[in-house]
Amino acid sequence: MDIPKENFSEWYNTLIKEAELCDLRYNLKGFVVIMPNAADVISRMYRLYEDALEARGHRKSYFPALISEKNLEAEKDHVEGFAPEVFWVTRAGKNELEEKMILRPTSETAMYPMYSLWINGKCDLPLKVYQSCQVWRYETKATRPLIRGREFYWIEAHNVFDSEEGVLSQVQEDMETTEEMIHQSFGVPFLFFRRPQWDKFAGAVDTYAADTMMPDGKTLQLPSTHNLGTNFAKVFNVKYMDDDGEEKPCWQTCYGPCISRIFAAIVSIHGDSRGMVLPFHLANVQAVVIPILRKEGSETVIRFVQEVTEKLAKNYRVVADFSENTPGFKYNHWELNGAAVRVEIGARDIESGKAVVVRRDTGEKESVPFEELPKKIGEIGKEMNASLREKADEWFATMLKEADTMEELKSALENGEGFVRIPFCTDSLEGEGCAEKLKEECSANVRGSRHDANEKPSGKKCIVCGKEASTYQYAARQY
RNA sequence: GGGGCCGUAAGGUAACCUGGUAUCCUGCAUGCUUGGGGUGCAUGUUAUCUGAGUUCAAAUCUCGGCGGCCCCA
Repeated sequence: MDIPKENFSEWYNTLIKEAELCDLRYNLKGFVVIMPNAADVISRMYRLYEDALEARGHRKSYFPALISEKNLEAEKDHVEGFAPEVFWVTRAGKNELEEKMILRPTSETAMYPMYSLWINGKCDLPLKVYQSCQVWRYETKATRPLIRGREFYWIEAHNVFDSEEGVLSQVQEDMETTEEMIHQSFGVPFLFFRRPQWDKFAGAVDTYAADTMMPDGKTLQLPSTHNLGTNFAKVFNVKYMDDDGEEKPCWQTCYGPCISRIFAAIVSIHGDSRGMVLPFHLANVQAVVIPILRKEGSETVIRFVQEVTEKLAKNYRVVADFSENTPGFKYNHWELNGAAVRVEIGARDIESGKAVVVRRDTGEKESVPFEELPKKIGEIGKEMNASLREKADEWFATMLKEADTMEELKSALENGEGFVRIPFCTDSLEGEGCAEKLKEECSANVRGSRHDANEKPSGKKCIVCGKEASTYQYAARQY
């Protein structure tokens, strides 16, 4: 596609179109069609993520997409936070509905009334149930395909415990799940933050979130997990009978990895000027076989390529490209589409007993004897995964900066890039004033303090107000 | 939340200012040619977002709707 990645916005839009990830012509603001090239990868990600959750004791469910107005309004902070971006269903056919409904923007208010019926005693706890679904939010900010839409595809896991300890250890587990999936499996680096109080999920006690960084230096929130305390349990009557014979409200968490957005991060972080690059286990095409045909002897090559393809197909997702295009055209096409390994086979190769094998991320070429192809492709896959992650980690490390004064912060953000660690006065309401000033001065948001590392400033002053700093916060421009 | 720009074929565009026959590239189809990094040629194929207004006449001017992009907070 030949668009340099430095111009991220243009690069991203071009990739979306040319690699046929989304069709943007749906003509409803904030809604796109996710095409097979993207949907296949997204399905694979869903499967892996669901496996990771189920391995930790979560079970799958399907809840309705519509929620009654009554339910939505039960939790005061929650409804206040979400009401501005809720899609309403107020009419059916020709009738105005007596009881209005909403399209779920998230499913707390759909699930917890049911939880109230399901949970009676300690024996029902912990309850760990998730669903994979679409949700809808009437975004007023600029929408971008897969990154921010009015509809997105996610998993939401809703967990119930009999104590605050259960909640805190669930947050810990969610952090581990995030590391395993987002970083280890998908090769996407992130920082795991505890959000400041003014920026938490509507109705939560605490919000934690994994923030990655896009190539243009702006941060993008990936999974978030929320300590809901007993806030929702109290209004939805989710309670259990304790040892002392008294009914007590349950403790809850919810965890929400947005798979469609994580896909956008994977594509953005690993991709290059030729197009999409995906971790081997996510790639739609793990190996593409390109026959090199000449006028004479093409039948032999075709037959040979078919045989090789069949053998490889036992272990990998493989296609052989017999289209009429020239080899060069095919190379470009499959690089754009993120095929992990390319195998070129012509008469010359058949004679020498070796195929030319090319690795997508580095472009490295080598000759591999035909009988070793299956093993070799597996090895390349492993190396590719490790190297994609390492490369992303190295780049991510260069995006972490530090500032003790507003001037330093401004110069650190001069190109609008990166996370800047800053000493800050407090998470409280007083802190919000400082965060607002900070935003005014350098258009960066305060994203929170590290939850995956213990960082305390000593003897430092708040970067905004100059009072004693009690915490390190991270400032960044955000999507 | 504030400001700016834009909407012509499947994609990208010219014509718009100064109203009158809609341009070219890519794609797609067919045939030949070519084939180890986006082959070449020929023929064919499809368009003025939407609604109203002005006008003999609107892609072009005016207003609304819908949709998209960019910048600032």
